[in-house]
Amino acid sequence: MKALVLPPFPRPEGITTHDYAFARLRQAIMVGAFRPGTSVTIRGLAEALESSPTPVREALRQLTSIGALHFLENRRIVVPRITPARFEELISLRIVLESHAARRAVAHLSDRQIDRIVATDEAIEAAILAGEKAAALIANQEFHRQIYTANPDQIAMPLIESVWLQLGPILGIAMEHVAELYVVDRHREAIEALRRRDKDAVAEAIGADIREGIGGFDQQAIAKLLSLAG
Amino acid sequence: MKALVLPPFPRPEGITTHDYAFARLRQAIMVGAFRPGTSVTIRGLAEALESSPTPVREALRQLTSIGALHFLENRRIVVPRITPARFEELISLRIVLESHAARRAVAHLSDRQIDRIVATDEAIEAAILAGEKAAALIANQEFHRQIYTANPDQIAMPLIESVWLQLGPILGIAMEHVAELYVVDRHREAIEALRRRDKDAVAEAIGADIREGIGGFDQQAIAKLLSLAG
DNA sequence: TTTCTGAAAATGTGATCACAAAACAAGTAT
DNA sequence: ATACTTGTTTTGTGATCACATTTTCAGAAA
Repeated sequence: MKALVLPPFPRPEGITTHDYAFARLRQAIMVGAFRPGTSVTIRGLAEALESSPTPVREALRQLTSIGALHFLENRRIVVPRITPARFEELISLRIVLESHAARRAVAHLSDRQIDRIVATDEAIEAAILAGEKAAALIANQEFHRQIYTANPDQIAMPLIESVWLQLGPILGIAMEHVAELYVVDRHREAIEALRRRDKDAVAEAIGADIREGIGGFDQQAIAKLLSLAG
Repeated sequence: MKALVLPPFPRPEGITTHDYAFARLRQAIMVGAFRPGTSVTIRGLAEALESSPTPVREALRQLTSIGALHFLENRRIVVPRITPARFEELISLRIVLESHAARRAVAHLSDRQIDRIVATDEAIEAAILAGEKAAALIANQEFHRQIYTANPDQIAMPLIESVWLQLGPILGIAMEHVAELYVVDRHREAIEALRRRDKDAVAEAIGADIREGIGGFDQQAIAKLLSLAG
């Protein structure tokens, strides 16, 4: 049995073992550290996280209920495989959910918050130019999150993150096989629409950003990526 | 400590204790058996379900990750309270998600499946006329589920059910304080649109159904219901 | 009556263990 | 070579227990 390698993740104090395991596994899946079809074991992860089966099993159960993992009938735990149809379904869900969340966040965004969003966008471009794909990916998620969570009563964020998690494994493959990331400048468009407090334009820009970003992979490209993943 | 009463739920054979606990608690929350603000304990539920803390805790963790329960900082487990703003947010999410899911299901529905959906709609009306509110509620959920899950690659259903779960507690209150349910006949409209395979009309009918059904409660009505809930 | 204090009870957490089912490996038969 | 069988190992499951934190509540003090 090969030793499991997880992306590092500092453990905050006062956090329970379960919460730590959940956060770390979730982060790993979100940035594509696991390949589709990979199977994980409770004891294996418990060892990798230097804890025991109980809290790990709880974390895995939570991850399955948000679609990040699948419990098979055999009781095996696997990273879900992605078909081209499922991929298209996930992208269309992202567009619908995130356009909606963005539209409803506009009225709550202060100028100061928009400044912070601009800073995050600059961090994305810096990471891309530096070739740091994982960092760019995380910063990009942060860009979207900052917009949507401006709405204090917002409910959609956990659902959106569920979709992100389900796209995570294919993201990992894409990152390995794409020579370099390119800047999709719909972010600038979204930011300007935010400054104008133009809800429709914000929603449209976010939708286009998704469509032209990860959503821009066509069926062929996805099929190719998936075949590479075995 | 008062004994916990859960709606009955036959236990299928071969199911794990954890799965049974999860399904039963989820069902209870979905049909409004728990009031907002109610707190539950692991040991209490374990006793009610005649099992031990381990599988119950796993079930509770899963329910929290789909928004059906909240782990407070005190580590107390409670049924989330609902504010009018949160309620409105949930309804708008239902509309967006379910219109989308319905639209994308249309192309996959066979005439036979539509017949079954019609039968479910008739069961709803029968339950309403018989005054069986809980049964009407479950049949109504089944009506929606049958439509959305016709799409074999569909991803949205778990997200939609998460929203349903978050609306569950207020549903329970509403059911107690509403003299009788009335038939919102957008279902007929939806069914006819399904027969015509008219995607836009289906999406519109589903959206209107939600808006005029539970979504029809205005802020005042919600505030009143919530005040009744303490 | 109200507020404070401290002991007792309740509760979440996580490690451990026994058990059953599944997966695996190796050897045998066809 | 392939298919089958059997014994071993791995793995998920769930009950139990010890521990730390929180809650509860009775009794004392103001």
